[in-house]
Amino acid sequence: MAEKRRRRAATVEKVEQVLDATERIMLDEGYAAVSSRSVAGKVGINPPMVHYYVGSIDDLFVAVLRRRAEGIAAQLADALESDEPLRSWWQLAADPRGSALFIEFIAASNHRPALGKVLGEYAREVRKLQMERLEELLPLYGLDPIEFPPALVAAATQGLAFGLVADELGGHDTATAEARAAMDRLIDRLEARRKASTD
Amino acid sequence: MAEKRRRRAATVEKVEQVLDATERIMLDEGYAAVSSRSVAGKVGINPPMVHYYVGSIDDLFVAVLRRRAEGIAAQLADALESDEPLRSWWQLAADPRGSALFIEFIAASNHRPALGKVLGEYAREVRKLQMERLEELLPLYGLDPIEFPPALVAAATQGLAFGLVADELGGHDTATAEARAAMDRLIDRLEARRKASTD
DNA sequence: GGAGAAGTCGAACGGGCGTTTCAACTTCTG
DNA sequence: CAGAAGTTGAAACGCCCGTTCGACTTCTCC
Repeated sequence: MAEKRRRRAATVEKVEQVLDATERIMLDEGYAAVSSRSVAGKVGINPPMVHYYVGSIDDLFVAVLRRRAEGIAAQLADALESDEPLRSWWQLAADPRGSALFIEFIAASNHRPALGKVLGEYAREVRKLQMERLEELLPLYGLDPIEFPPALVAAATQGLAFGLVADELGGHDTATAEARAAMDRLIDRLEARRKASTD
Repeated sequence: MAEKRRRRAATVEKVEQVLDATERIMLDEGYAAVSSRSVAGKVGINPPMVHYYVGSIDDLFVAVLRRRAEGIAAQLADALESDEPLRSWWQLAADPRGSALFIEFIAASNHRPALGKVLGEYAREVRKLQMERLEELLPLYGLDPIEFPPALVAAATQGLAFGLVADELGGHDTATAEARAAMDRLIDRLEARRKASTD
């Protein structure tokens, strides 16, 4: 086995630029617009350099996903340990900036098995994190864990957030503002109940 | 203006075959695998014929969407008028066969504006249908329309269903069976409550 | 049965794609 | 300061794409 040759600092920086450009393209034009040429054009390099930096296009998507997923998982863990876990979690989930990229990843993973595998690992990790914490949390909110088990609450919350963001990004007018307002009020009530019960 | 000459019966049938093949490809390989050549290959015709039959590829996606959307909207209307509206609706929403295609459409619409427009019209129509019916229905289930307004219930139910189907199709193991079971039990309770209240 | 529309075919257009190759160049290291 | 390792540029590979075109066959209707 040949020992690894270390990259120069400038190269490491360029890799970050390539990942940034890829995210940007995914958000602006959809994941299908990502190609070695489009990414290279945005960064100001030649197409083959993209492959030199990150490998195949599959590897590129995986690298972007991993970088983002780590950040979001950390944010989620923080949110679930905050003063108002439900509210913090919801704010994170319902934020278009975070969710928009993942909608693209979900779509892209349908015909990029390598990406799907990584996305699956991440989805399982996030769901596990949510469920474990909800196990302790739900009783504090006055929710019966038999009637509303963590698996259901987690899936419904995330599904609702994704649905709202997807409709809003698509410009579909499906009363998302109304739903968001009602969800905010529901969270108000639940957080108040929790506060009362822990006093 | 020359009056339109009507298409031959065989052609009408071929158009249906083209739409069928497109659906099949979307489900099996993802929407990105749809091309005049792939569709033509599946049907056993030449690529230009696809354009002769349905026009551009955008038109092809729109035609497939419209055909399916009409069917699903009708099924939804039926479900919401059935004996157990909530259960029927949930069964329809949570059925992978129906939802899988729409996940592809949502993804494809991100970079096909023409498709996005039609999808938006359809999403609005479906949401409106759900909300109008829920307005009458929710009180019967013992749900306060102030606490749980139709917009929230509709978005959450649909979001949950899409999330579950997406995870299952992707093969991600995110406790979807647990969530489905809990949802079924919740619907059992709600339908029982409704039955009791209407007696 | 013949005019003309509907349908079919094969070839071709310009273009974008992922990726490889290879030679030239820079930068670091001993 | 030489040579190794890292980096860059240009060109090219084969492939698939949407779509158009013109010539052909088949059908329909008067």
